[in-house]
Amino acid sequence: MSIDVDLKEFSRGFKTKKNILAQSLALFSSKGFKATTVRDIANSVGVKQSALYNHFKNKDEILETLVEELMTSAIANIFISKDNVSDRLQGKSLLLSISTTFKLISFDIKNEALFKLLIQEIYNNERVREIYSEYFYQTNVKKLSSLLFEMMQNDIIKSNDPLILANEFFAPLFFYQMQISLFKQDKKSTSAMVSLFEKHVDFFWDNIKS
Amino acid sequence: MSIDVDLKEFSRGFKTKKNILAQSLALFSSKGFKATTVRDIANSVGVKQSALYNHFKNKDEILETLVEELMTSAIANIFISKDNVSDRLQGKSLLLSISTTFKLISFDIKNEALFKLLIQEIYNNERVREIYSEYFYQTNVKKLSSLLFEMMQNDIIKSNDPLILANEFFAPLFFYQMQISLFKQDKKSTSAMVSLFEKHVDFFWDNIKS
DNA sequence: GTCTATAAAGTGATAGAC
DNA sequence: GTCTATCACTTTATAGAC
Repeated sequence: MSIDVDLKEFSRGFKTKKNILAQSLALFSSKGFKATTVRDIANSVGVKQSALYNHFKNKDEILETLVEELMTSAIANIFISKDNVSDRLQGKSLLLSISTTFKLISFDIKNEALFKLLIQEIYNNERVREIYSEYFYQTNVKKLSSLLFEMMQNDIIKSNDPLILANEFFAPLFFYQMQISLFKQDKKSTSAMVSLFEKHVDFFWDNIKS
Repeated sequence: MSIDVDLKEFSRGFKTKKNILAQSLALFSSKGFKATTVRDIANSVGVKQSALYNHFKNKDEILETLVEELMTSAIANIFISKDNVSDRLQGKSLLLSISTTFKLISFDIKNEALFKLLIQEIYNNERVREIYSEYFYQTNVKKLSSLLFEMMQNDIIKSNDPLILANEFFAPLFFYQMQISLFKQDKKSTSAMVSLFEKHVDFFWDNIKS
């Protein structure tokens, strides 16, 4: 009997912690971290603000926890598709698969919120900048340039500086994703913007193919 | 005599107002609007916080004034070069001139601060989003696509959807500019990033030229 | 226009009962 | 773990003397 109650309490507490993180992410990504009060979070969760301090040391620790999630989110893992199909893809198909993974980020609520949090806090929060730079920009550009280099070796694409090509492929994907999140915020149609993901691959591929 | 004093007072007051805007921009762009207190601003200006209220109704009005400056800044006017040389430029030279204007934004302190303010407030401030969307993104992409369309008519470049080309030209410029501002923040070398502005034009031109 | 003083509200965080 | 109550501090903004 007492075990049963303990499990219930444990389960409830666990749920609250997860809920705090979910509501905080929603609030931070739409209002910004500084503009969100611990009372805002508590109200969204449905508890009193003091209850938050049973799960996190302070407001900053909530942000820190969310920021670390950036690393494991789709934003930082555009090369890891669910079924690892991309390993077998070649040339243009591979680029298209990357572009699509990127595009889908905007249509997953959590990933989109993490992206908006990233943009809003990138100038204020050193850790956000670190994760963006290391795990998002550099890792992906390096991975991309080695893939492009391979394609050059196999004469699939023309010889060129792979790092420049990687940047040229990456930059529009990032920009279009930001555009989509902005369009969504103002409830504008995103279809034209979404189609640019595929058109970018077409345009890019035409320029690099042998 | 009394006129002399009045002019002095007027001049001093005018300088204070300009100074408030300058210091606010510096603080907002580095700490964010919400994280900057009116005391922070007053301390930077060298007056007491209550003095600010002789020049602006409240803290929001300071931000609003700065936000309106976005419209007249280089960020929203990349097609208007000082000597209007760009009107006479054709083809690749024209694109290179736009790319260079873009690049120079990052190296002007005020324009860079306005750019950082834009990024940080774009999700929170509707007016910022409006100015970005209308005066920065749309205006420039439309202008670009009509220039590209002209080049197609004159058989300087291959036939293609000019709006897609405009987006493909614009997106990396924006992304590289953001990268440079981030690199600068962490005092990293920006030379590799800066060179991408020219390399982008090369890569882009190779893909569209007849 | 700037200053000192102060009001009025908001904010993060803690103590202790249940 | 959550609640009520409360503290200590910060923040925006105003009033009135100079």
